[in-house]
Amino acid sequence: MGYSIKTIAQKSGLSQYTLRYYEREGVLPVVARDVNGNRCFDDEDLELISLICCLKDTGMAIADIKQFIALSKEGSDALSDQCRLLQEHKQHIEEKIQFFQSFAQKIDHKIAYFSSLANEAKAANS
Amino acid sequence: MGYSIKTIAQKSGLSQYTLRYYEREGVLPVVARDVNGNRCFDDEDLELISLICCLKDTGMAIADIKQFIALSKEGSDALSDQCRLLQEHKQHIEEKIQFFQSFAQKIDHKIAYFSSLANEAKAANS
DNA sequence: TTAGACCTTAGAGTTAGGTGTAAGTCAATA
DNA sequence: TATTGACTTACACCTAACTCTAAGGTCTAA
Repeated sequence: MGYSIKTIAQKSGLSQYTLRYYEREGVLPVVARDVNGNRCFDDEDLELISLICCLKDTGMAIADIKQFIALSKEGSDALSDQCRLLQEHKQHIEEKIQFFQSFAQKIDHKIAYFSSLANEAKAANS
Repeated sequence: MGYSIKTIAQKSGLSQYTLRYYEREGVLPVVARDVNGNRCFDDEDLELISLICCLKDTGMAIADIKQFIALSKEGSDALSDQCRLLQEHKQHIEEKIQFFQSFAQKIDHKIAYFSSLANEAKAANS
């Protein structure tokens, strides 16, 4: 009979607050309700939430995710737009990976430099 | 005779507001002043700012950068601590790279899936 | 039949990280 | 000498992304 918000919070790693906030903001499409008005998530929702987390954690702003999700409501006409957005975002991720790799190197150099200073200081003290 | 805040803003890509904010917050060590009380940056400052940007852009929080910078004031005793912090942060960066790579893949799968849906829709329309 | 666990909404509060404004100092220039 | 432009401080304001609170509804087990 679908998942409660508590279950989805556990499965997704998002808090219940965040899930409600996402629905309110249109980051999540409106979630189905049971007879008591309680949210009733299904596996498709869970899959979508996983994609949303993936986009968010790779640096996509909430507002942009919202736009992406809004396209889902327009059906198959919008599929190519959704593809384009994903492709653009993938480009960003790849740039970030490059960037992070070069920064990891830079930090490596710093570590080497700091180590040599630390060793000098040790030698001077002995 | 050193660089003005304007020059450093241009060279670093940070705004003057941000540079002042960083100094205020202790993210930057206190900057030297000229006879008029104006900030007077040198190449060492510029080098440090570049490291700070690198740490920030790879996801280190301002508060943690501040801690790292504070250790600089303790001289050579703190060098090994600074090394350790950098090493830990490099670890984080490498995890992030992994993470981003796996997410890029996931997004690739999504793109393939959305493309196939888009093609189906096109075929159905023709 | 009441206690406890779960859910709901509306709306306020928080945090990080800036960004902008106001009022003033100083030095060079028309 | 008056104005222009760059700088200063103190402090207020802003945005994104949550996070919490209050007040209440519903279900289940003792």
